[in-house]
Amino acid sequence: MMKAITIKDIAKKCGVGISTVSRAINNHPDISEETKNMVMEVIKESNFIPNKSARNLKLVDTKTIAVLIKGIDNPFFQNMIRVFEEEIQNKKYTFILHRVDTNQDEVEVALELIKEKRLKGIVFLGGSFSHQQEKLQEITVPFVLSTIAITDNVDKNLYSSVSVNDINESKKIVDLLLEYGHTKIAVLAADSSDMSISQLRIQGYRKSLTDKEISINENLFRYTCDNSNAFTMENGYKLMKNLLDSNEEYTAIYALSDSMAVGACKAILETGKKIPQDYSIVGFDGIDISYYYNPSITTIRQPVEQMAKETTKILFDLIENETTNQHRVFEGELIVRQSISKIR
Amino acid sequence: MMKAITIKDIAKKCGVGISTVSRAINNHPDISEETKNMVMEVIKESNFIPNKSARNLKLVDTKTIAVLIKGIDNPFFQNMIRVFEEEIQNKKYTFILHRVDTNQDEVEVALELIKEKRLKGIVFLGGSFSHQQEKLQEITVPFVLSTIAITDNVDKNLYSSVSVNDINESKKIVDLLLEYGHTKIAVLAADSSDMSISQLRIQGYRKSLTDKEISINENLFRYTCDNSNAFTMENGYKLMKNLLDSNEEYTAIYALSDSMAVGACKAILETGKKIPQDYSIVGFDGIDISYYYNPSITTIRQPVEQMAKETTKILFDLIENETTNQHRVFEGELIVRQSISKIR
DNA sequence: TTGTATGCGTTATCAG
DNA sequence: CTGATAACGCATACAA
Repeated sequence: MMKAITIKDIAKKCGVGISTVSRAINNHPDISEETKNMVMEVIKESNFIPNKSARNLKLVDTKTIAVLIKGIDNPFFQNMIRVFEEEIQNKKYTFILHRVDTNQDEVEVALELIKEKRLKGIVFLGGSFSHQQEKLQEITVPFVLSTIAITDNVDKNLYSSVSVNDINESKKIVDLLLEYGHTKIAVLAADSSDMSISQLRIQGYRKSLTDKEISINENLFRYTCDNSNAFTMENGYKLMKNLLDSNEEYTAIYALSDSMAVGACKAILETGKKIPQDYSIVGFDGIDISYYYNPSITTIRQPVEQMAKETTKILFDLIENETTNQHRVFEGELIVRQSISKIR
Repeated sequence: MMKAITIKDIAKKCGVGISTVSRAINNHPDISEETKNMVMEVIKESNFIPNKSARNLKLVDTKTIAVLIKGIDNPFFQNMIRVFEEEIQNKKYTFILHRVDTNQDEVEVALELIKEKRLKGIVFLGGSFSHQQEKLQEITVPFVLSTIAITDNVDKNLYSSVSVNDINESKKIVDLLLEYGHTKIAVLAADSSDMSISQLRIQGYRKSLTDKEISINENLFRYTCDNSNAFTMENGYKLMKNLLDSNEEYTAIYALSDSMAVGACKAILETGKKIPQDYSIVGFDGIDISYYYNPSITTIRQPVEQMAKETTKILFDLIENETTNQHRVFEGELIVRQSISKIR
């Protein structure tokens, strides 16, 4: 492979100094239009592309922000990503979307990225967040946890966050099922031991029933074994199959995500049963498919666009105005749709 | 912000040379277990993280491969991404997923990334691909176009590709509708002028009807204005609404993607009409939701997992064995499901 | 306005 | 086995 072309080569070709080329590229003020155009012309001809590693190494002040996303295939994040990109580009910052693997430590990844890209700020998106406070303190730039369940007892002054109150919202939708007369409500959940959003939503479920003094049947819980794809349609389908094969009695199903709800619907419909006549079913998140599915699915909609906007707002406040860390909790919206009916 | 810790600081702390530290990090053979452990210990204590920019700048031989994906929110790519990651990590290469914006030039991005990360190979995923041959030749590392419509007349020896024959597969599914007795088939498409997959699938449609000497009603085509989200549920919904509001006659709808088909179903169901009794509908791609939707949607399934595997296989052949460029065309699988019925 | 020289944090080459 | 030292490609303070 032929050696790559550098800024030096361009300088030689132009018969100018190396710094003049650099100035042309970064349209620095201290350069005449004339030489600048000349240099740029040569650059174009030569198909020269500056090496970003070299640049990042040298630079102190790069205006770039990274969004670290755990579970990039989760449709819940799709609309958020779009907003992040818009907002960050509006602020003339460079936007980096970085996928982090399920079994990867997001803080570790963040630390690397900060050094490599000289990040100005970070958004952590998705996943549960159980890290040593000590580790968190190593992050030297502002960061916001967006739609993340923080289960550890870390000092709230060390990070910012944007989320819904999963317990309360969960309670809302279970309350609705109770209003509709359902008392035997099965739950399709993620890993039982998982310190995650799944746990919080289950807590909401328990609270709802307990408040109404309805006894909880632990046999109505279906937990996921392989936790990596817990919130998928496929998993919802499997868990529902399992439930259908049991002899438990229930009139409603609470899937802890809309995707799971869709899978569950499929499993039910396959048996010839009807929704909501035979079973009522609800989801959580309010992703697009909950509206488009047939029947449309009753759910708690998280205001993802607003949440994404608020996330960036807090982040830029932190970066530009050096404000203190903030924690913003959004209200979910209970959307009643076709997938539920009252018990007669 | 306190100055970041470097390899130099570690060396000082350990009382060893700077290169010894480097050797410890990259577990180079030329270092004693003893000193290595000592150094690593200090590194851990100090929370030192090597700067990747510096490393990439220096390195000549980085075993890393990037997947450049256009339209990361397209569910069609979800399963492919998983396979790419697995296959690339199996080969002990580093996997980079890089999202490229709709209005970004993927080749430009690739060129930058090659320099920055010293890439060994590239996978281009999604989008249409209309680039100057000259530009393509600037890419100095092997690359494979995966599920991309190549519309330009570039020399096939310059790139590798993995895809289905969109024209033929499209014809297959339209043929099926014809077999079922449908002749008035509406089409929900992307941009009319777009040199993309949408065009190819439309060609298949035309061919199918023309072969059977059925006249084509141009009024049954619905094209997308905003091309950025052409293949989404939302767009399918809009286009179908528009179609329903027209006075055209049709008994079947061909949505050029499964997501669009879902949106179209919703629009139809909202009017109180039934699928497939009132309208038959088919999609394309074979993504998960086509199975889970109610009714399940007849579609052409692209063997995405195999295609992703073949993509990496070709890429590694190119990298490791320096084989010549290959072009692999997969067969789609026609899956007949609930969304269609025969005209009586 | 322009060019020269230095250093960003690493790895690799070469002596020791 | 270990330690200086020279690159890697670029941006910038400083000199011209």
